[in-house]
Amino acid sequence: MPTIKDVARIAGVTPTTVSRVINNRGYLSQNTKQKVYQAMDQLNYSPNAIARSLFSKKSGILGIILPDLRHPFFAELAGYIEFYANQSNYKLLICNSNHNATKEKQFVDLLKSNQIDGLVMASHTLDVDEFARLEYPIVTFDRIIDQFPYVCSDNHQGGVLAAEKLISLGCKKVGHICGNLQLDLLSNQRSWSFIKTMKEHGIEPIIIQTGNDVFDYSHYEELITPLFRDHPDVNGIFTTSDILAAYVSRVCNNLGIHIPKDLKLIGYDDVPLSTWMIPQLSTIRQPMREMAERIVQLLTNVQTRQHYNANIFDVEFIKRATS
Amino acid sequence: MPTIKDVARIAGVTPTTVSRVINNRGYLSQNTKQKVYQAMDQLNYSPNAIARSLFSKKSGILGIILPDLRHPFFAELAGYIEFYANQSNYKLLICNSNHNATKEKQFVDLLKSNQIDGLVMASHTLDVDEFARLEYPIVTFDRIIDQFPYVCSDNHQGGVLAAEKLISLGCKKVGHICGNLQLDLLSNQRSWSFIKTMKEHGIEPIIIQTGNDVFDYSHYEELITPLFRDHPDVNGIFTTSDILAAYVSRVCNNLGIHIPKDLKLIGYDDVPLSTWMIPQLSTIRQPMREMAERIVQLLTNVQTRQHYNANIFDVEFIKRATS
DNA sequence: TGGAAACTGTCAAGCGATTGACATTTTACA
DNA sequence: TGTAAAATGTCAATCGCTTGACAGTTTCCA
Repeated sequence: MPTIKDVARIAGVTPTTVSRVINNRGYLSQNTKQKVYQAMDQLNYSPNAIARSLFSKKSGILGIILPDLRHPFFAELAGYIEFYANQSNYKLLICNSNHNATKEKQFVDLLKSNQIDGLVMASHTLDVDEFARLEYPIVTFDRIIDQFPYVCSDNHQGGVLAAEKLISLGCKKVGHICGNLQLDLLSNQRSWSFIKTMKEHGIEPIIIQTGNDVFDYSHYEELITPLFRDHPDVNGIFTTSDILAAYVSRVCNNLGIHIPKDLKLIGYDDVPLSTWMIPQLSTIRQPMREMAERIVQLLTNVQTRQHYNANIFDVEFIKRATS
Repeated sequence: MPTIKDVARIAGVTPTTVSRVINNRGYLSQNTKQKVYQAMDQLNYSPNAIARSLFSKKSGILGIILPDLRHPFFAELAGYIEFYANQSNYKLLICNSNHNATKEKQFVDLLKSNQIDGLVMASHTLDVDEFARLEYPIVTFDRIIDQFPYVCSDNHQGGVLAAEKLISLGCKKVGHICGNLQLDLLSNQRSWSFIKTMKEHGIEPIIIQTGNDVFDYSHYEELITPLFRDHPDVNGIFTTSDILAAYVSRVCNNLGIHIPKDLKLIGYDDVPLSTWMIPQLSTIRQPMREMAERIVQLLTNVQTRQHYNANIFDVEFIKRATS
């Protein structure tokens, strides 16, 4: 790989001048610029970002630790974050923790070593104090850790919205399918608010938790089927993700339960899947694009970071065919 | 951030010694090691990977340029690549080109600047010669560029398999929905082989192309619906992706066409979506995990790179409910 | 007891770029 | 013609870490 010295030699100037051209500082004649550009072109030179980073102490890289890139929600989130990061000249390093605390810890160290300029923490198995000693900006997603700014959808509103919809649709016996309510995740507020609202209307929801392996879909079907065996009169279900809803839809199909005639179904997220399903899924939409934009702002812009600690985004009920 | 000097000072040794401890070279007494580890711990030190990269000329980063992380196929692929890269101590930098040649070019430059140790090229809008001058290992996905090793599924076999299945199911009038057949992509071989096999059986498939904006799903429905208007007797369809198949399934649902009774449907990829659909999709499975593993090997292992230029993976017909 | 082998540690150059301080030459214009 | 501004260049330090060369101290055994 050619270095700045090679360029300088070819262009007949000093490395300092080449650096000046690259960074456009100081006085430079058209002629000099021309020569330098030409030499860079001739050598197919591009400045070594590593060396620049060493000096500038900025890597221009943001990191994200998430549970699983293959989950549509996180793929979508990561996709948008990459988009906005890119707009601000940042690159995105993606780390799949697979919900594994050890890997998560390793990634935190790895990203620290790599001098990333900011971290999005969207996987939450680590103890809180692991983060206390990190030096770079951190934004957490769907969880509050220490004083770090966090981003989430208005989970409370989402739970209430889902409950009210099901009630207004006349559901008397409702089920709720969610992840692990023991975890200290903001997204669990969806469930709490849903349950609370239901209770206020005199309905005691039947709750099914997927447990810790939220991302292992293989057991979803066996988990959901008994709900309908034990409670054949269930006529409304709210799930905390669209994928869970897809499985409900499938189980109902197996059992001959017609949606929306026999059962109203509401998901959460509004990932593309919700429109690919048949019938198309009614869901609570998280404004992913806006959330991703804010996440990048929080990491790259000190003012934003200082002004917004709690970044709670309104959700919206999207009516499709399952309700 | 503490540096190696700080650690040396606290431990009462020289930076060289600390470096030796970190890299475990030369003779070191237990006592010295102990002191150094303790100092590192006390300072919460982790070596600056940027500085190490500058010296070693290795960044430990692989890059991938893909059209859209939000597409399940690429999310899955990237997820697996990240997994295997990680196993070999590499990180993964993800770049979404959004099918935009300018962005693609920018990413190529950007990744070059960042001294990545290898590139997976899975987005193909650039002219071939743009790649000629890149210094790091490159693997292309689903396209042949110059002499670079490439990875793909056996698209020919996939097309034949799909055709034979439909024929054996008794389909007489078949449709085929694909991307843009003008592009020089290996994945288009699926279509060519499908069409050829069909013709050999005296069937002239009706072909619908999504055009260049393959990733803009919004027009899929209007694209597919006319097929059934113009050819009500179509009773078999092969699509080049599972997502396309999901749209076919939806359109059929709209039009009251029953799958698999009235129409047999076969997709391609076998992404999780295919099991979330109702009815579950029969599809041609690409061995994504194995392909990702090979991709990482090709980039990180010279021997592999020298031995395997064409990396074509067998596909498999997965029978589910749509056939 | 002498000297090689086994340890332990220091020094300084270098990776590729940036930048402040300073010097010299050219250009422009009053 | 004189002088300030513009243009170009030199030099050396710096970012944090690695490593070959070298030096000093122990250990051990013939």
